[in-house]
Parts: sequence; structure tokens; C-alpha cells
Amino acid sequence: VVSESGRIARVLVDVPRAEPLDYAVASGAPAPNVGALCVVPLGARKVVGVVADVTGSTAVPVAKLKRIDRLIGVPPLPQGWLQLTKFAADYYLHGWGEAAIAALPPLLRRPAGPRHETTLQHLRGNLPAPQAVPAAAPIELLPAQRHAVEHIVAATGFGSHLLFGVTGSGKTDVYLEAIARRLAHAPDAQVLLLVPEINLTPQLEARVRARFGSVPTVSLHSGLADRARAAAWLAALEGRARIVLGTRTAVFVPLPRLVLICVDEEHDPSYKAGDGIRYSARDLAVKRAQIEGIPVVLGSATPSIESWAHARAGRYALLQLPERASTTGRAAAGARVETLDLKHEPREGGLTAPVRTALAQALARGEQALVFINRRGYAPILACESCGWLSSCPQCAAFAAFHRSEGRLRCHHCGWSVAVPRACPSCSNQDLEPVGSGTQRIEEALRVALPGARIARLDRDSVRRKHAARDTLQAMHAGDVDVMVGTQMLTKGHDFRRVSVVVVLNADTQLVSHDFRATERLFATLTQVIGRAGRAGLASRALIETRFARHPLLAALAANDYAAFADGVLRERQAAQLPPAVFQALVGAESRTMEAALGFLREIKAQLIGRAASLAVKVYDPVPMTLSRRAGVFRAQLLLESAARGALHALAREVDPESTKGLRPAVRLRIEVDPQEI
DNA sequence: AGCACGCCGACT
DNA sequence: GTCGGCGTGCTC
Repeated sequence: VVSESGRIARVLVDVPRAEPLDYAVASGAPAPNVGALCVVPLGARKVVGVVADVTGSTAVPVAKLKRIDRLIGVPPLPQGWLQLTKFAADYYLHGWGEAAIAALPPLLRRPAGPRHETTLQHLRGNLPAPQAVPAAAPIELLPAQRHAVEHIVAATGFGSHLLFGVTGSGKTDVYLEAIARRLAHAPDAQVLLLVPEINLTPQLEARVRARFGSVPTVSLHSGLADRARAAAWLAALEGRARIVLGTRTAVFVPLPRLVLICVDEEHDPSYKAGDGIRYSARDLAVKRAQIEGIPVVLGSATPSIESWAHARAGRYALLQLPERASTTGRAAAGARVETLDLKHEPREGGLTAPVRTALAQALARGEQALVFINRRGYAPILACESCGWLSSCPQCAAFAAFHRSEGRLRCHHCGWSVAVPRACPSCSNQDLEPVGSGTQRIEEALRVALPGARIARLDRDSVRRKHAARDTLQAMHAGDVDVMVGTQMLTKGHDFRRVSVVVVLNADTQLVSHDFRATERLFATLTQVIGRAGRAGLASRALIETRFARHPLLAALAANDYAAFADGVLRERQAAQLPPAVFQALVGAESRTMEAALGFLREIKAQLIGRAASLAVKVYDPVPMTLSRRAGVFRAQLLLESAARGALHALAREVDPESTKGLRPAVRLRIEVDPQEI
């Protein structure tokens, strides 16, 4: 069908197809803008769509062609937004429509009733009007910080900058200053600042407000109510928000006048989306900067090996902040790292003697301590001493953790839980013993070891109650807590002024993991934990318990030399031909039986093998995933690997989603590009 | 992903 | 003779 130009709109809708669908523009109506949000009929329903293109012809038969219902009263999404969603769809092997609709705030993903427009109007009402940027108050920057800022703002066009600075070296001040300088260029310029976690947004938001006062700033993360999220999104799209602060989903927020992107803690695994389209917000941030022709700043004390490789190859500018900036006048010294060899220091009641001593000393000085253990619950396993029974999840290939205070066994993978059995389910022996330690058991041990000390716990279980996390952290800041024990949750961002001792228990599982990325992650985690101590210039110690005291990672950590560690890792990856020397994609299969999942992947491998040879892509054998069964579903994976990203993508695209049809039992297929866990 | 169409078992 | 099971296939 060929008609007058501007009468056919190519519309992105949420269907798993590469191409947009064609719709007719209602006669008499003006041609919609590219990027316009609209409501279109799709099968029997009405869905939200995004106009990707407006043309005059279509290959769709007249009988099939439907008309756009109506346009939604928001400005068209910018061209760069369309390019970014298209890129994300192609790269992560999804339909463009799926990617585009998923990038909209939940409230706008499906058509609302007639109140829709009023809702939008109402959302606008709550937001600040556009404002001119006031002259930013100059901040005192160290020479290295000033150099970094100059480098970032002097760049014209696209450029990636890796801001490498130890904890407390003042990366945030560099972002803020660079933001101030870039915003000053144009009265409508916008910036995007990404952070890994929701919990980090309030404090960063406070710093942004302190620095920029009246500059309209919005936060965007999945913790917001749908209305608030849509309001912030709309403020960004309409140019009323000048600074957007957000978690990974915010990488897709439409910003018509974007001039700078900053990604804080760029190494953080939270940037990799785990559900739906499994994108890396950090990688997409770089792509977005390239599309927009603007600078992007990736900041970390422990950059991802991928970013490190880019910097070493000269593709990213490496901006180093060697000093610890002081916010208190006194030098922020950093903690001295000491390893405690568990071969020589036996644990008594879960704690070694040096740990008890260090904690007692900190308390005696009126200082605080953190105890980090990467396991929640009382113990990871409950065991029968008599027959060897171990608590396990009936639905997962995993142990069930013992939660003593609740009197339950819990699976941390699927949420299954059951009351603790009175006797061994296998042999009826009444003596069931917890094996290993989690946060709750350590909390208990600390209460015994440090009588009278005020002890708090911070983990997913302790913060289930609303505001519990905030209350615990406030108590810590107020000095009402002496020792805080917790998981990863206590490692991120918090600036505790009085902490002089940090204890790390049970780092060994990651130290000797078979996952090649485990050490890189452990280094980052430990750096972050250790960075919680000595922030206000207190002489501080970090004690790490291990059975591998001579491990090179611990030596590099003690020397505070991430660069040497990262260079070493990079050399090993080159030698072993692991990422980033090669690129990977993972074909995942899920089914009611492992045999079905594996069998399906064997079939896929057979289909791919010919093409794989000509593309020089390595196809491994299908294997069960590390967690081979989760929530009753068996999981297997097939690894594709190539030195050429193009070849890898070409082969991955050969995997036919239709090939699961008719299989009995049913198999679910998904492909993950650049998997982080293998 | 929805949602409808379609072809085989237990209900008023 | 119908309600509905979820297999299969399409959505401009």
C-alpha cells in the first residue's frame, strides 16, 4: 500500500519482534512526530506504542492495517532515545518494541482510561518549574580532582573517562564539579548520574542538593511509586529536570538536552539487570554517551576489569585520584589491612582471639566497629550429627539456611521456608546442629564476647520492617551502636565517622571460587568494607580472617594497590583467553527435568555447530548451571565464546526461539549477552 | 508477552 | 449437547 507521505506510522509495541508494526494515521489528523507516544490497537487489545518512523508506504495489506487510536500528550521521545533502545534490543537480542516499552515508566507502559491526560497534567503540577542554574559555589579541589574535572569538561564530543580513585579520594566532588561546569554551558542542559542502589540515592541526592540548591533534580529508581516515577520521568523528558539521579533503569530516561553521564561505582554488579532484558546499565551509559556525542565518566576505586582493559588500551582516559581527600580537616588515613590466618588462630564461639581483642580495644577507646559476613541467617546449614542429614531446599539444588530467631529453615534462592524440625527427618535423632555462621550467629557470639556492648545487625532480614535500615544506620551515626554486624548492605557508601575496626569473616569462599570473576568482585567488596574505617582520620585496622593468608589478592589489598592487581588479572585473562579478551553469550534453558533442558541445548548446539566453525565462535557443551535447580525448575546453559563480538552476535541470533515449541516437557529459552556469572 | 482460536473431557 | 483444559500461532 502506497499512500500520501506521512500517512503511515511505524510503531514500536511490546511484541517480541525486531521490527515495528505499521499503522495508518487517522484521516484528517496531522502526521505524528517520530518518538510520539500513542495508543494503538493490537489484536484484541489497546497498547501503548512509540512512533519509530513516519512514512508514506507499507507492505502490510490494507485489510490488516489499523489506525492509531490516539496520541498521548507528552513531547516526542528524542531521537537519541530511539537509537539507544534500538541498540539495546539488537545487542541483547530482544525486539526493539519490547526494549522500548520496557524503557518507559510502568505507568505509561499500558494505556490508561480517559483520566490519562488528567493524570499527566496532575504529575506535572507537582514539579518545580524550570530554573536558571545559579553560579555554583566553588569547591576546594585537590590538584588531581581539578585535573580530572578539566579533562572531562575540556572534551568535545564523545569520550569515556575512567575515574579511578580510592575510597574517600573525592570522586563525588569530581562528578559534581564536572556537572556544574557542563550545566553552565547551556540553560537547558541536562546530566545523568547513575548509582548502583536505591539506598545510595538519598545521600547522593542530599549532596547534589547541597551543591546545586535550586537546580531542579529528580531521582529515578524502582523504589518509587508509579506516580512519582512517571512524574520524574516526565520532568526529564520535558526538560524541567536538569539533574537526573537514578539506578540502572534510569539509563533509559529520555533527556533531550543531555550533556554528561556519570556512572558511580561502575564496577558494581547491580548495574547488570537480572530480569527481563539483561542489559548492563554501565555499558549502555557508554553507548548512550557515544550516541549523544558527549562525555561519560565511570568512577570506581576498583574498576571492572572490562573498563580497566579499555583504559589500558587507551580507549578510556584514565583519571586517577591518588590521595584521600579529607572532609574534616584531618587526613583520612585509611585502614591498615591485616590478615588473620585461621590455621593459627582458632575460632572460639565463632570469633578468633585477635578479633575479640581488636573489638574490645575499639570499644574501650569509644570508637565503633563493623563486622562483615556475607551470609544472613543463623547458620547456612542445619545438620544431623548422627546420620549426616543436611537441611536442604526441596525445590532447589541448595542448602536451606537455619534462621534461629524465627525457628525456620529458609531457602535463600526461592523463598521456601519450613518450621525447624524437632528431630532429624531422616533418623529421628533430636540433636540437630547448626553448621557455619551467618550474621545472626555472629551477632550472638559478639554479645557473649563483648558483654555490655551495643550491637546492631544490618541484613535483609533485619531491615524487612519499614524504616528499619534507616533507623539502624541513624543509630550507628548517632553513636548509639558500638558494633554493627551485617552483610554487603553495610558496605556501600555509608560514611561512618567513628569506625576504627573492620572485621571480615568468611571471605574464603570467594577467594577460591571457580568463577573467574570472583576475585575481582571480592577485591571490590573488601575495598568497600575496609573503606568504611578511618574515614575521619582515626587510626584504623581491617582484620580479614582467612585460611589462605598468602593469597596474592590479600597482599594487593594490604598494599592498597588495585592497579597492580587489575593489571595482573588482565594478564591472566589474556593468557587464559577469558573476558575481556573474548566475548561470551550464554544460552540458558529451563525445564521440569534436567534431561529436557540439557537435551534441548544439545539440539541447539548441533544446529549451531556448522555456522560456529565458519564464524570462529567456540560452542561449549551444555552443562547444568551452578544452581542447577531453582524453585523446582532445572536449569542448564550453553556457552558461546568468540574473540569477535560481531561473530558472537551473528551466531547467537541463529538460535531460533521457535525451537522450544512442542517440546515435552516444555523448555524455556533465554540468551544472555555478556553474562557476569557462569 | 497477551489473547483468541481450536479441538478433546466432565458437567447442567 | 456446552464449559473449559491449555497447545499453537498471530499481533500492523
